[in-house]
Amino acid sequence: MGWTDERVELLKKLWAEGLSASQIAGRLGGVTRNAVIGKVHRLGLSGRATSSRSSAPRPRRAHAPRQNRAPSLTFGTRGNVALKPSYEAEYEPAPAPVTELVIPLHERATILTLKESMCRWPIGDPTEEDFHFCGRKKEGPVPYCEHHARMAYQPVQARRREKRFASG
DNA sequence: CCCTGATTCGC
DNA sequence: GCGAATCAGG
Repeated sequence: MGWTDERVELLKKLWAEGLSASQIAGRLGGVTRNAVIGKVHRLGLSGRATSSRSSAPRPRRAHAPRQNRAPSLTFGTRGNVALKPSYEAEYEPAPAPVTELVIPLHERATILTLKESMCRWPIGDPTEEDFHFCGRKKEGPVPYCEHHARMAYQPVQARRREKRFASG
């Protein structure tokens, strides 16, 4: 996948908006953050971040691979499966809260930018363009941030109250 | 450890 | 020109 005019324009735009190289790589797809950074430099767009990097003049190292790498990735884009909260026996589903949070544009996580450490609570309609994941930091085995974990794993007791009835 | 951009250099 | 590997820093 090469750098078409469209791709370069999108790169320029996103870079100007302040997105990180990895974020841009995720949006473009088919490229790594290294590729984005390399392109940015070739385009002469660099010089956005800290400039305190000239402290140590690189001793001219950093080599390139032989020809051995080439991961040769094969993407099988099949369905658009949004992760919905799953529940264990001790829990019952929360009333499917659509979303009460607005994630800043530059923090939104797509399927491409989602990391293992990021909250994968789906936000929006998967068929829509602006569909994204929460993306905030999560902890432990729970796939959500603290906030969304509370929504996903609502204690049974808390929900049972409404089902109670007088029968004896 | 997570991330960021910067740089070199085989291809 | 491209970008993985590597480096240097937060």
